[in-house]
Amino acid sequence: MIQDNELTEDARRRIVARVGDWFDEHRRDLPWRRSTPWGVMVSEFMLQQTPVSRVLGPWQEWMERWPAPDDLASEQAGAAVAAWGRLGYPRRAQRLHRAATVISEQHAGRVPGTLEELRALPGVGQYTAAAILSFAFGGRAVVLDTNIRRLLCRVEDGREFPPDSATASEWRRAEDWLPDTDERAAHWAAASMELGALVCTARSPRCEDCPVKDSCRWRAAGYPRHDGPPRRTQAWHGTDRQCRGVLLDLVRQNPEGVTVEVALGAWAERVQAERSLAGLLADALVRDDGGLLRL
DNA sequence: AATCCGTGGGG
DNA sequence: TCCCCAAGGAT
Repeated sequence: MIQDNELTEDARRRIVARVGDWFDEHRRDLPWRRSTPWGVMVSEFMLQQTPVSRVLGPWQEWMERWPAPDDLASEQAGAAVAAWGRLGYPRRAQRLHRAATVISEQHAGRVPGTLEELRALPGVGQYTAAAILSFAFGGRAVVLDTNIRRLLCRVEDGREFPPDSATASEWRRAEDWLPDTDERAAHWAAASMELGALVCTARSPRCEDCPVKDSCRWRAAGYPRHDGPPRRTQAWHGTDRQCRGVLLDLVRQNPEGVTVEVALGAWAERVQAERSLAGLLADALVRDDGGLLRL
C-alpha cells in the first residue's frame, strides 16, 4: 500500500523546496506564463494531450485574434475549429468556444476564479480547473497532470510509471504534497510539472540533472522497469478517429465547402467514411450547408 | 470503468 | 520503421 510507504512530511517538504529552487533557475519562459487568466485557459485547453512545442504558434495566433473571452464568444464555433488547425482533438476548440460563451454570458466576460465555477465550464475537468486556479490566479489547488503523476510515482513509490489514468489514491496523495499557502502551493504546482516535463520524463529521464535524485526511491531501487499490466496504447491506423481526421482536414482546407460525395471519396472504406461523417455532423464539428460540408 | 476522441515528433 | 506518448475530458 502506498500509505505504508509514504515519505515523511519532512522528506516531502525538503523535496518540495528543492524542486522549487530548481524551478526558479530552470523554468521555461512560456508565453502564457506572462499572460492573462484567459491566456492561461486557452493554453490549458491546447495543452490537453498536445506537446508544448506544437501549441506555441497557435496560442499566439489565438491570443491576437481573440484576446478576451468575449472576442471568441462573438464568433461562430466553426471559426474556432478552423483556427485550431492541426492541434488535434478539434472538439477541444468547440468546448473552448462554448466555455467562452458561458464566461461571456454568466461571468461578465472574466475567467472565474473558483474551482467550482471553472469545473462547470465545458472542457474543464479536474486537472484543468486546478491548473487555471493555480497558474492564473495563484491559488492553492491540487494540480495533478501526467508529469506530476510520474514524478510522484517515481520519487515516492519507486515505480517507473503511474496507472493509465489518475486514481483517487493518487489525488489523495498529491494533496499531501501540497504546501499550505497559496503562493507556495502554486509554486509547487508549476515547479513539479516543469520537472516532470524537462527532467523526470517518460523516456530517457535526465536523472543526473535532477534536484531530488538523492531522495528518489525509483533511483534508489535501481530504476526498475514498469512491471504491472501493459500500458494501454490507442490503436490508430484504420480507426474512425483516423478517418474523422482525414474528413475534417478536407473540410478545413476547403472553406468554400465540400460535397458529401467528395468527402466520402477521401477514405477507402465507404461504410466507415459514412459512419465517421455522421459522427462529425452529430458532434457539430462539421455542418451540412445545403449539400456542402463546412466547419 | 472502459472507450472514444487527433496529430506529430522523438527514440 | 514502428512505437510511444504529449499540461485530459466526456460519456
